[in-house]
Amino acid sequence: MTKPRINTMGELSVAIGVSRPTLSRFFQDPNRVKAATVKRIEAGLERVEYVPNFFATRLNRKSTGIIGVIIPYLNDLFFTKLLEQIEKAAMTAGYTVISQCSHSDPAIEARAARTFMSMSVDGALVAPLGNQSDTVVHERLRTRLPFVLVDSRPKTMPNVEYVGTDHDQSTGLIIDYLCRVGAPPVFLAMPRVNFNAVQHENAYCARMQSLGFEPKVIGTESVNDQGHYEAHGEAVLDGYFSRGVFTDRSILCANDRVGIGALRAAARHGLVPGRSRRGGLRIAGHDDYPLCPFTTPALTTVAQDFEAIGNAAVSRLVEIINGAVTDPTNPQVQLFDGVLKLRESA
Amino acid sequence: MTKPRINTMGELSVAIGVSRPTLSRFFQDPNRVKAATVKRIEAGLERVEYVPNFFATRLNRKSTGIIGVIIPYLNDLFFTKLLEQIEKAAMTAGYTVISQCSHSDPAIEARAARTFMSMSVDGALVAPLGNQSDTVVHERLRTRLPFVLVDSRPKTMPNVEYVGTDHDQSTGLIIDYLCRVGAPPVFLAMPRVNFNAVQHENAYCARMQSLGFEPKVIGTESVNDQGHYEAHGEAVLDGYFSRGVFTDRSILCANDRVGIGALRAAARHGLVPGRSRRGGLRIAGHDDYPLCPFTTPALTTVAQDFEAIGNAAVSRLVEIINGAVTDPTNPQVQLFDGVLKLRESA
DNA sequence: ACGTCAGTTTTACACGTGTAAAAGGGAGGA
DNA sequence: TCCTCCCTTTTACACGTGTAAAACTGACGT
Repeated sequence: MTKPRINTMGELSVAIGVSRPTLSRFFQDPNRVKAATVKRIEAGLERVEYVPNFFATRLNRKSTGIIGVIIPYLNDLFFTKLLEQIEKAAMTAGYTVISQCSHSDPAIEARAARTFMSMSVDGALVAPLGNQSDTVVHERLRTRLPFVLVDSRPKTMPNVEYVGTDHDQSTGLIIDYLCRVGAPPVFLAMPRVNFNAVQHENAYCARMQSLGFEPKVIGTESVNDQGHYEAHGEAVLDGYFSRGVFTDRSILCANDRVGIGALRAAARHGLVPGRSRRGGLRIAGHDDYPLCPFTTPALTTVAQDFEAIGNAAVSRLVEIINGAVTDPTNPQVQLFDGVLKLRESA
Repeated sequence: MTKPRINTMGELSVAIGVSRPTLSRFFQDPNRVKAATVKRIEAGLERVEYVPNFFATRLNRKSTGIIGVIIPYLNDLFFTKLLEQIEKAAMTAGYTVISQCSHSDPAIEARAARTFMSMSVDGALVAPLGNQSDTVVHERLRTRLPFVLVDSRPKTMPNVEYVGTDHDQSTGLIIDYLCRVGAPPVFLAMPRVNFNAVQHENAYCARMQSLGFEPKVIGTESVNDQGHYEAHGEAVLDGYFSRGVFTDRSILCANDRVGIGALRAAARHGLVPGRSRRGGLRIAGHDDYPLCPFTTPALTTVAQDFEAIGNAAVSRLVEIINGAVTDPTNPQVQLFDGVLKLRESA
């Protein structure tokens, strides 16, 4: 019933009467072997069970065919969607993806980087942890192998290839909309755990000033557990609403998860944000978190183009792997536009 | 500035004057080397940059120290939380986790399984895709290496070790509550993509009958894109609510993501589910999806014990890796109780 | 001075495959 | 029949480390 198990290519070669190097070539690319031989090998593989040893194949190749990916959190659909897209793009490009999660811990992030170096991955795609990331680790990664940063870029490493969203554009888009339809927005920030947080904040302030409005940022003071954005948004706004503050303002949230918390705070205080209510409370987010269409009211936001970012990151990395020259003093930066998603909350 | 890079243990051994086998032992466990020598090695490592080659170390070890984990979806916080817990537990136990996602595709799931076999992982933890999973692949995995199923267990493989939630208990818990406080619930199912879906449904029917009520299951008919549970829940209930049906009933959703869609459908029809409204609409879910506290109204649900499940799965797998005997005719099954989370929606 | 012993080095081989160069084999054309 | 050419096989070596057994080293106690 169960096929006989064969462990090495050598045994396999005697079992089906083809030389071992021919098998080696077959498993790397069947086109490098005569069609008739391919048939014979495939027929042989029907009769026995054999999988080439992953480590042995990688040990002595010039290219491992592996792309390493590091994401900061696993409990955030933003990053899992990004990872999903990256995995699909990499698979299409013929690469195997090994993904690691930093779990909010710089030590784990550093360990993952070391693992990638020790695996001689062909390249690495990293969504950094944020302020606490060990810059030295990233720097070592950059100098040793093809390396592209995704989603957020530390100011401390301006010499790295980068793919992400144009936050000036995307934040500007939603601010313009909010200002056009009603009062200029307050910015509900998130704890400054990563560079996007600061970048968002800065983009908001710049745009407000260029429009001639006074920027107003709230929510930076709260020291929250990492990653609990919803709780943060709710707690901050609950505080203001309790004092009757901002109950009739536009509130732009740093991201949708903060926005979901904001919606919750509004509901708790009997407030219903929405663009239909003139002069009333309006709440908007950023990212187009997958759950936005299902909140009550549905959250108006700016969509990041996960798909484009994932694809661009992979294809740029593959370019570099294939020998594209990168200039550390002038790295390629690809920024994608956000798209306004008008729903109910603003 | 940058330390000289050393690629092999051999070079390292001449660089710091310690024999290569001693270095080998050092990198596996410093305790196997004299303290004075450890100091000398560590001092040497300060001066040069060296990481042992991942593949070479794994190639010839009796144990690779790797646990392979397969989860079905990445865009579902349920599975990412589970994976997070598994990774932490495995790390504590001294194992490296390689995780792969099936992306709703049995072919990818099978490929991941093959990868694990070719990596000679010490053991595998699998949350199966569901009905479409290739049972043959799982069976081959089971016979070749320590193997524990998590979250959902195909009826077609009753001979596998399993860790999950006791759905009879958890579903019973919420049904009892709903019946105690109001009318017996209708069950809003999800498309039957995995075994838990069916299991939930069966648990619901059994409990209802034992309580003397007529079970009523809706939502199985809809053929939805996989993984879009919220949209499914919303679409199904929107259909009923449009016809004025079930607007005053208790609705038990197969999981919280379906429940979030259900809440959305209610809001769209101006309905506010909640336990405070006597005889009115009530909506409950299952799992304790992280966003439940932040929906409007907050979703009442039954919490699965992610942490316990993740820990138990890892520690059981490690037991088997360390030689615990498993009896295929009587595999160990660990079921954890759900905990009622009373919030606002029911 | 001798034996003992623990820690270390040496030696030798193994892991399973990649790869390059040389040698072999069969089909086709002259 | 012979030559040519394309595949394939053979041969030989390489990848970087694990591991077991034997030989070695130095400190210690008698």
